[in-house]
Amino acid sequence: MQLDFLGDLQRTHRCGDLRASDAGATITLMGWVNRRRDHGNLIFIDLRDRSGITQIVFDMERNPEMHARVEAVRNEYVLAVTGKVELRDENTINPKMETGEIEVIATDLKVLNESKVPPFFPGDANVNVNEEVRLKYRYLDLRRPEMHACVEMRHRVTLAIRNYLANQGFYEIETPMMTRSTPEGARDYLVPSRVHPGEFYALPQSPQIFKQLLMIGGLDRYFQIARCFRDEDLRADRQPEFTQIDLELCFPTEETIHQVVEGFLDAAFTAAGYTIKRPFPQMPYDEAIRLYGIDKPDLRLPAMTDVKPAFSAEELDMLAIDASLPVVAIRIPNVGELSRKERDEHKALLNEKQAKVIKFIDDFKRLEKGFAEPAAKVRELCGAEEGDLLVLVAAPKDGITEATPDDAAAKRRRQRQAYAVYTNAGQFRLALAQRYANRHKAFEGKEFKFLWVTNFPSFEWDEQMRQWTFAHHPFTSLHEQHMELLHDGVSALRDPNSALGAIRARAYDLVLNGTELGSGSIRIHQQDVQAKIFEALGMDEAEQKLRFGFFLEALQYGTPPHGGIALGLDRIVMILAGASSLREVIAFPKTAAATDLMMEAPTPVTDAQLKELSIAIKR
RNA sequence: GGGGUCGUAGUUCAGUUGGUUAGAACGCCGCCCUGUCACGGCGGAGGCCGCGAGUUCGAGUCUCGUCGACCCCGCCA
Repeated sequence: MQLDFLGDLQRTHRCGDLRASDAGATITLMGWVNRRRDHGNLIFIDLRDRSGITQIVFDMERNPEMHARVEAVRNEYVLAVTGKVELRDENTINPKMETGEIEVIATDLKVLNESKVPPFFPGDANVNVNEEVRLKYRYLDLRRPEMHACVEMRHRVTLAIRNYLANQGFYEIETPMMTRSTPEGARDYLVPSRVHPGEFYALPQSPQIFKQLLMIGGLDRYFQIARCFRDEDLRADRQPEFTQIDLELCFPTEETIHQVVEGFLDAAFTAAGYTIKRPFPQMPYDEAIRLYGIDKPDLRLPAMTDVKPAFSAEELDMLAIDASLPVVAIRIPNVGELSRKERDEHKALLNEKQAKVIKFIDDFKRLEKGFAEPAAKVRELCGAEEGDLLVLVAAPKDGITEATPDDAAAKRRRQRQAYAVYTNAGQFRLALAQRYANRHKAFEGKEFKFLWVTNFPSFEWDEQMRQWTFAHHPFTSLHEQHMELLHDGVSALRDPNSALGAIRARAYDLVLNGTELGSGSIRIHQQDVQAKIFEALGMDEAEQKLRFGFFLEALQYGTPPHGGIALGLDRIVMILAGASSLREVIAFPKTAAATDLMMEAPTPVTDAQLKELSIAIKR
């Protein structure tokens, strides 16, 4: 169709602006045709922009020329409409629309652009379209008010954080996107260098080393809304590129950093329309494992309880439970009676590995028949109420766990076994919680349970490598009283029961409703300590120099004590939006296979490009 | 790397133990309609059943492979 030019025409209002008080005004709106209702000589157009929708009336009697022009207009055409705001008749007021008390009688119409019939209509109240289609036509998906709301909230949250941190004396500083691999442990995205054939930059997994260097540079307080890249397999809450609120400061204690984070989260949640309680509770890692079987406890449901004291040794023997390991009770409120069939399906919630490590008792009624007294004690210990689901989890007695010498190594081995019981029980707890979510309803609504998890282990056992590795990046401080364990432990790098497992770091995670929002630490600022850590990881001097020489050198020029944290912005916004996937809060997200369905990235490149980069593809 | 769910009209889905010409709703196109706002009425067009093999007289349906989307495990401090 013949299109009109915009010319000098300016809009006077947005489509969601007009109210009864504007009646009589002559206004100009611009936007998309959300929906068209053609009654023959009377045509209604709902015009939509970011702010909302206004009904435009084209009346054959009042303005035949306009009416004729609008007949060819279809959904998603782009219009500029000038007209008069009129109060609607009482019986035509639409209480469902913000602008439902008025309508605009068109006096001039410019068709600024037409539209192909889209694969789905952004104006449909419930767009129930396959995500594949939404991602391919992301620009149409983005026209939906729900998407606008997510994008807007993300903007407001980011802005609030920027303002808060700026007011706290933080500088926003950019760090390079093309850098060298930093030791986060994930796979790097690499960028080939044309001028250095065979060499590659890495995209940052985080700005970790740069922000520490900024502290050495005396910038005192740094933050960045930083894009990070990790080439690992994805999940609903993991994208290959994601955004962190990254910050670092000089001379902090853990408390300083917690306060800054709680402060900007308060600002962010307020900007999104929610209030949160401060200060956030704290829990040492070991306690989190014991009570929740996981390092990111979801506090919306009760903790687990160690109920071994409820049983005598004979009773545990009769139940075929290993008495040397914990017996934990999972309690999920308001689940009510379960059928035999429902209980039978609980087994399927465990994978093969878990089924080997733990056994569970989910028929509490039956337990009460055979073991009335202990069962009553269990109820008491858990604080269980009527209708609560109680499931006991323990290690099966396998006959192998006979009396072992009571030395330190044996003790640590038992600790490792207990850890396995706790963590598998914790996973079972989450699986049950998910399964009965519609009964306990604890996951509905906007309840925000924050938690600082502190004192993380410094080292973790790598089953594949059969040795201890650093649990965080290797710049994390240990607690000073654990430095000696480090000396002892280094010699036992390949012993799963080594003292290294007892060392705790000055590291903390922030958890919200069972989701890890981010983690940080007090860093090592002494060169000799840093070198010792590298050594503990099996790096000799030559390798240290090769990988971190520049950093070890920097540490020798008056490095201040410093520390920081990084929080996942996408995850924060996802939780605020009540979304179940990061893709909902990222304008142009990637699929689970790390592709962009709209841009169709990644793609092969031409042989000429490859040649220039000195790269040959193996086919 | 492994496991699961899914793939049929533009969209969302149905499609019986394998059996004639693959259906519905919404959308689209045409005609009619002056108070709709999920407008309404009448009529119409629209299909490589993801792709490729195989079994069979016959495959949307069964088998194998492959591609893609999503979820989970591993992985991601």
